[in-house]
Amino acid sequence: MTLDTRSLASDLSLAVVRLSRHLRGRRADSPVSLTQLSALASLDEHGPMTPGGLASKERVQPPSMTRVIASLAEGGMVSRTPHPTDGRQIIVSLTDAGHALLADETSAREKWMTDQLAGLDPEQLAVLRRSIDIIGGFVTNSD
Amino acid sequence: MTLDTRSLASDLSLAVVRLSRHLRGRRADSPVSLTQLSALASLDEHGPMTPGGLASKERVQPPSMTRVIASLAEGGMVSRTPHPTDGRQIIVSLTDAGHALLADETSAREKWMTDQLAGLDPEQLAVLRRSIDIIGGFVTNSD
DNA sequence: TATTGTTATACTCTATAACTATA
DNA sequence: TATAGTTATAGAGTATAACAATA
Repeated sequence: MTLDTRSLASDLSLAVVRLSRHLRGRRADSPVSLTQLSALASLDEHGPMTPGGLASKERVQPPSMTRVIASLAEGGMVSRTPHPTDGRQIIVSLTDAGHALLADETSAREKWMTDQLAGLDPEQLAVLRRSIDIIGGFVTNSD
Repeated sequence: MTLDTRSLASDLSLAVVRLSRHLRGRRADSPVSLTQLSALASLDEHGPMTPGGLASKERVQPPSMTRVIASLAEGGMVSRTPHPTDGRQIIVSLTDAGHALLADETSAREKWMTDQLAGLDPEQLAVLRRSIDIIGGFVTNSD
């Protein structure tokens, strides 16, 4: 581990916490929070799954995910159905409304973010794209 | 604005919120939270400043920064001194303990993060380094 | 007994609104 | 009046501990 890598770890942490603060704060007019949107995106990407599975994908504890699912279900974005063979488990699925919302958010809602990105050149965009893939690797490494 | 850029904005948002969740959760054994650490890092980078200035740098509202500063002052990490000419303002500075803590955190605390980075090749590290600079540009653009 | 999900509870982070002191 | 900071209060997000139902 070089000095450069340690500095990178620290700088990346700070950049991420500051950017996430922005992103959360700028969603006051959205029907779903960033936490909810992230859960919807996981369901869209991986398909229906149990609350425990979703908690694992999103890297939160099960009680936290229970809350997120409850709020999404109340808004009609997800449905909860019994597991076919295991009575302890339930299956969480995106509803049509959930799919529609996700499409809306993905295509039109990230205004501040897209405004920022609009100021970048193609090479900078490529760097960000690659960094997302790398960061995504962190989160799934410990699966 | 191309489709690719919109997708990038969405993906970057989700990657950031998930990574920040990890980073916050993994600091339970640290003497300072990520929010506190970020404020200390700003003071270290930019030098002593007023609570309002720090709130602006960290992109939070003044009352939020009041709280962060109060907790850091209680822990002896920062000091508050009167502004020399304007009685309404105060100057927040890093103490020796604050500097020492920041050095500690930077050099040794980001274990999970550095572990993740250790698995990357130099080219991937360079991509992350550049992405931090780009993201840092977002946050200061609106100064 | 072990596992899955939920409920109860508490803490951190952040915000808006109202207040105080100074310019 | 306007500005800087704080206090009061509230809401979102997350966690741990305890519980209920099922395997």
